[in-house]
Amino acid sequence: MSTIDTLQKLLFDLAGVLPADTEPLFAMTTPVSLETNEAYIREGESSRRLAFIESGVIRAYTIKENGDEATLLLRWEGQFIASHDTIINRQPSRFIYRALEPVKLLQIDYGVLEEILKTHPEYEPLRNFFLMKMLAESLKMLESFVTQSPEERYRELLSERFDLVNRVPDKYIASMLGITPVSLSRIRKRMYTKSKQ
Amino acid sequence: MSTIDTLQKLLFDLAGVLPADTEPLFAMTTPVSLETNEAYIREGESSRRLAFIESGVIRAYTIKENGDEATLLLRWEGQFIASHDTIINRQPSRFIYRALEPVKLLQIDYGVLEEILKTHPEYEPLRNFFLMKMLAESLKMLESFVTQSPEERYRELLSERFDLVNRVPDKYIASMLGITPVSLSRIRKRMYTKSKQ
DNA sequence: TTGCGACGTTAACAAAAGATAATTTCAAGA
DNA sequence: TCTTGAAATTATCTTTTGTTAACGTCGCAA
Repeated sequence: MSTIDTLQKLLFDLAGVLPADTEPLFAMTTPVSLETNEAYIREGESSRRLAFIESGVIRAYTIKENGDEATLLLRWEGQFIASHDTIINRQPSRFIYRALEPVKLLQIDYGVLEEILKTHPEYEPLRNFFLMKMLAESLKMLESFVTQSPEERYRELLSERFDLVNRVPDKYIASMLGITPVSLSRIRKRMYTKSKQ
Repeated sequence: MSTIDTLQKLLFDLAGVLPADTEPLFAMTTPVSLETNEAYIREGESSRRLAFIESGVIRAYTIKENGDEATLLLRWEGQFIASHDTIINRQPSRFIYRALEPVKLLQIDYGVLEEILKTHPEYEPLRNFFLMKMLAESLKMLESFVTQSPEERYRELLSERFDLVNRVPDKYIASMLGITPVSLSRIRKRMYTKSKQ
């Protein structure tokens, strides 16, 4: 099933919009391809991009004061990704979005989407769905930070997203868990030696 | 300015809806008062509540497997609060929302709001605003967990929300920062002795 | 006034994480 | 095939946090 098919089905399920009636929306979308390690959104960039990932993994990260990188989140095929600083806070992005693998996505400018929604309110549930999804995921991660130790967070990530952990370098996983790569390596060792007993 | 005035102004600023045209919305809202320590939403509850806090502070927390509490977030006057498990995930709430002070809020059932939005799409920007706000805040907290140490998170909280820190018992602040009350006490001591040098 | 209980602080020790550097592993490119 | 460089592991040491328990403080109620 193509990306547009997927999104048309989503729009039908959410709002009963027939695929034939989605032309005004998809006419304004652009397919984008990214190579491995290519930046999708750069620091300081002001474009407001919302995209649906068809394939590949994107990492959103920021540069800390000391120069280190901190990974905020990872997004992969079947998910939406958005330059949240520009869309929500209307400020130049402090985050960099970069492809970890070859990525294909379907993109729309958020400002254009807002214009379309003014004349086509029937698409509104789609925006709502996207915001709810992002919020649910953010809250879930936040919950894991206040309820779990780094080791518990890693174990949960392994059990829920084993495929993802195997596709993404450990150092990015570590930083998303809020720890250093050295610590993650020690956690892995602890887990391995414990399970062997 | 009353709560309804505040929200009417918000709706006008967001969507150009005149205060006189907000009757269908506010007819479905209910003012609620909570005493100190009273639960607003209990664990396992399924009601889908969205509310605007007129005064007071509410704490959202969950009970960990070991029985300890973990505070996810604090909300105070001028903010929206929502039973996110029931609204977003459509599952009984794993979280408890409890007043830390006497609280006054204006409440609406989320299902009722959805019905109103079907016939009054002009209110839609309000839902959108609320979701954006919550998402912005969640992402900001998430960012602090991946970029900052507990001490840095506490310093930032002090500088941005000094009033809040002084209204809320330290143990809840600690748990929101992802650390124990003992650790927060040590951080405070470190900060104090450092600044005296 | 006294006593109780919750809260914050302190102490002592164990466990985990950070910082730094050396070493190993491994895949991509010359 | 060989080389190079990034990633992961390991080691060492320091710092921070967790755990548990004791202690002091303060407000509230008996």
